[in-house]
Amino acid sequence: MKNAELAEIFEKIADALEFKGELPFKVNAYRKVARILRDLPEDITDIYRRGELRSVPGIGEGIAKKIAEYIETGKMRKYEEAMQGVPPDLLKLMEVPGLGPKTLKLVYEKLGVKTRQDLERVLKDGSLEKLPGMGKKKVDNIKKGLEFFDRSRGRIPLGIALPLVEDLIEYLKQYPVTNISPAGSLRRMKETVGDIDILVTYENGEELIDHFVKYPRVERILAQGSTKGSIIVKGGYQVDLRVVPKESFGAALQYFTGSKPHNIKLRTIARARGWKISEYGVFEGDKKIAGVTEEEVYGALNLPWIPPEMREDRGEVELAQQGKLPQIIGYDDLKGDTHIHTPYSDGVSSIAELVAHAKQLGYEYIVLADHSHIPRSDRNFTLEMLTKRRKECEPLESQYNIKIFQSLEVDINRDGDLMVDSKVLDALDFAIAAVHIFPKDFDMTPAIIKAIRHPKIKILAHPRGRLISKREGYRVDLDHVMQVAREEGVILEINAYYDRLDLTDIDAMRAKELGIKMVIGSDAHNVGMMNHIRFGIGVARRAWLTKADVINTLPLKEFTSFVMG
DNA sequence: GCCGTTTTCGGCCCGACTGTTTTCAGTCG
Repeated sequence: MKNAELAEIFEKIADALEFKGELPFKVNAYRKVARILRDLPEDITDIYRRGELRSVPGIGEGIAKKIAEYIETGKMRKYEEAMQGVPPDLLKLMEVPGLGPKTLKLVYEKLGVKTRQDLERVLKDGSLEKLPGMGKKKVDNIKKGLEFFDRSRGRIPLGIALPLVEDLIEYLKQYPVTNISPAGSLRRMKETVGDIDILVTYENGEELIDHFVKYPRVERILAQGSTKGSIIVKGGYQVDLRVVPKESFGAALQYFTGSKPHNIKLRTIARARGWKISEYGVFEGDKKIAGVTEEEVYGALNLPWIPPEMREDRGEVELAQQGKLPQIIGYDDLKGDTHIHTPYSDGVSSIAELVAHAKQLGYEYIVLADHSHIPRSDRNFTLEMLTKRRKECEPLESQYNIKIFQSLEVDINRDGDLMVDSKVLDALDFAIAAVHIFPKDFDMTPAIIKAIRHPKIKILAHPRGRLISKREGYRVDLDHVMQVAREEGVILEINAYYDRLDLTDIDAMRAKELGIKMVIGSDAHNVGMMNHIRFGIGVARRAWLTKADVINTLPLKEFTSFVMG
């Protein structure tokens, strides 16, 4: 899979060309193709072999040739050419807020700045300030940008950002606000978000923003006006509140939700009709023709409302134009949770608590998926434990009228062996396989394939093994795994724990394309974590999955025959 | 470099803010 590799190369070409002052439209074309490659669910090499590169929108004659060259030779002349005369360390500095390509070029040409250290020197000794077009404030701004760049490189995990926003919205609702909603990548349920945007309508903006900056978890106030407030809350996360008029709330919400490429696509459509879209509305000349609601904005372009999770310009606008937008899975569509830990391994909530909460969530069934080897111990899950766990479940099943499946999350070792006693395995309703321990730089593909060929394995949990904040996954050829999963009828999990979210949205899109079924499991280790399931549903919605793609939307009877049939 | 109810050339998303300017460039979201 060369998609990410190629995306990286085109991104760097774009940076280098921008630095050199190449035509912005050309730079943009490279950036666009980089994004398209990152989002592409199919292996670009396969598309190339079929001779269909040109059918991918955004790939034209020139870029198709460059991709072909890279696939065939492992090199790209254009890349090497673009990087000529560009100090590589300098390109990294393009991410510093306040420092763009023009300024970088200026300091490079006039002051010979090639590295971060050089930059700090010219900021300090006043030589940058003396250049034409520069001044004290600009220099200060870049200094601050550099600090920010060092300090907060990290993005906020969705699982932190969403509860924070919900708490803030509750807090703001102490005033009689209307139309309050999160926006930005948070509303699109991206796995991490940069900063947090909230939009609201309220007649007295000043009053509400004054209340906003007094939020108990505020660490620092960045800005406080009558239409916008900006705070840093504990943990270092930035939250912006925008007070927008009722008559343009829809346009503002659409605008601030993005994504940027999605919005550009909409504006291009509007432009073709001689109209214009901004955060204030859809305009025909000076006449506003839409803006109160998002439905109105999309409707003005003859489009149905598009769910925020789909707004990434991955073809959703075109589908909407054809009236073929899929009916994606909803947040209330799951009938059960397929991945729950109990005190029999490393869970902390009792089975009774878990079941009671499952019932509250409206589930018809849950799957107990304790570890086959109890983490941080030398104990294995034994037949006696399984018998005891099952006995504990029986009265709860009838009391709550819920089915509890007896399963385990069985470890796959590096040789592809299932790390569980075969008598235990035989006694399970069905088994879930997963990798938890893996040697560094070791290709786990053969091991995983061997494991999922075992007839008792119905689900492969968190197939990449990544932890968003801590580590990359193990080395694996997921495409190969997916082919075998399809052959064997093995279900792939979308693990909803916010530091995993594994499969990713792109992976899930790919799996769907191959006709592979998926489940969404919370991986809960306590009752509260069962609510993480919505992050997994967010991934599924970003992957355009429908109920038919996700097995635990099925009622108990159909689910049972799927996993035990 | 891409692309076409502006179709093979001539366009390419929009508005705000900031700081440096004397009419605007650079950066950001």
